Amino acid sequence: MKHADVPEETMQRMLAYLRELDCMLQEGKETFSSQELAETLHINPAQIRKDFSYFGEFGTRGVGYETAQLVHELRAILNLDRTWRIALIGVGNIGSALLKNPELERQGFDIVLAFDISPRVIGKRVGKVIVEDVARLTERIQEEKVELAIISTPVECAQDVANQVIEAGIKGILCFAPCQLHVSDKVRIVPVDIPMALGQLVYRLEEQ
Amino acid sequence: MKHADVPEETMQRMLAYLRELDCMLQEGKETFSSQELAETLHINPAQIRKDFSYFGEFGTRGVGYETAQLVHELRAILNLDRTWRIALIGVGNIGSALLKNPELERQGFDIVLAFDISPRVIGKRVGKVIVEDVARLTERIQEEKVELAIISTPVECAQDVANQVIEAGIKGILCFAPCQLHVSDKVRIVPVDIPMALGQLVYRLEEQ
DNA sequence: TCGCACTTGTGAACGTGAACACAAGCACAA
DNA sequence: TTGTGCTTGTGTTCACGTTCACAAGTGCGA
Repeated sequence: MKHADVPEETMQRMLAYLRELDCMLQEGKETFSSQELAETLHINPAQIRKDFSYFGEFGTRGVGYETAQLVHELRAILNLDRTWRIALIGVGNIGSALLKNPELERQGFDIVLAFDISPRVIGKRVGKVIVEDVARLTERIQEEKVELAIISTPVECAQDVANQVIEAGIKGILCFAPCQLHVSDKVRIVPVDIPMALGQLVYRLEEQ
Repeated sequence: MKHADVPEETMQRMLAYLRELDCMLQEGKETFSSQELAETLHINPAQIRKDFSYFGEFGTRGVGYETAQLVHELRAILNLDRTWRIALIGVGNIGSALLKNPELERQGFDIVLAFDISPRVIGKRVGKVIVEDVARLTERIQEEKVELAIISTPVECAQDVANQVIEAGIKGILCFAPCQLHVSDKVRIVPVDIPMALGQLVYRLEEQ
């Protein structure tokens, strides 16, 4: 089955499955049924089986699935069986937090470059990288064969930076700036908008 | 129209509309059509009109919508026409970043309490608050009439902290720990999972 | 070897959200 | 006053994801 025919919703759930199975594996749970996974994630077991079935037959009837095997399969399906090289632009509060977070590298997301516009941080070491001048962005991204970008600049610079990293050949952007980026549809953008997430939290609150 | 009958997808888009209209307003754009908004957000104009129509008739046929009025209406619909008091637990990298982010308060999200377990940060001032001992969590949340919690602890403590804040009467949690929280369905949880967001970024990447 | 309890994989039925298409309504000019 | 061009609001149609329900297959104990 081509990825293109798989619903976006399924792909999203695949990530959730992987996270949960990783967790099960650490707890030493070697096998699971769609029923069990469904209960912890609060979804329908048939949904899980259908999702898996887009990619193959991973289970054994009457028995269930082998946790370690599924983790391996899911990693491959989701392109998470490799390391991704990332450039981060905007070493402010959130930017620094990400640079100092060892969890990301453990999951295969390696931030190898960091850029800022302010002389106050350029040249400083944050986490394991030295912050560079954003003026050298294109050049350095190409030298270091970086594929993804994280934009953690203020809103005002986000579109500018996006244009630059796309120009440099980046194919995916994780954007923390709470604004709409306008880009070619060849480039994938995933927003992480914290004010909007808080908005989601409250819009049904005072109702029950 | 009761909120309960409105699709979740619509509510999500309402947040996106508000963000974009806020932006338009700052640029001095006093009026807009569903067509225009649809183009910047890459969605169908009929979708926008249908979404609005769940809550009333806000436009003028032949003319369009008044930006300032719509911003006001959307704020009311989304419960964003007030200030929300928030407690943050886990003053690590991400926690500090949030405490130092003035944008949140500007949007009506006021982090009035911060907690940590480590004596190294308890008593320190981060942003505008003094970090307190997580042992006093329940008591302080009730004293300060806090309604929302942000969990930015390591995964290992997240479930524990969730139980505590719910016990203290919190009705919504924004969770940065990349793990599944198990809670009563009276409590709303919105996850902000950065590894998962990066996962979303890459799962369709090397295909075209 | 047989029977039973269990679980997967999947075609078919279902439900719901998205898009279409058009009547209703407004502004402006002739 | 009438006509033209534009935009909203919405009933209807359409598309797609979810759930059901069951055949196929496994393991185990009698």
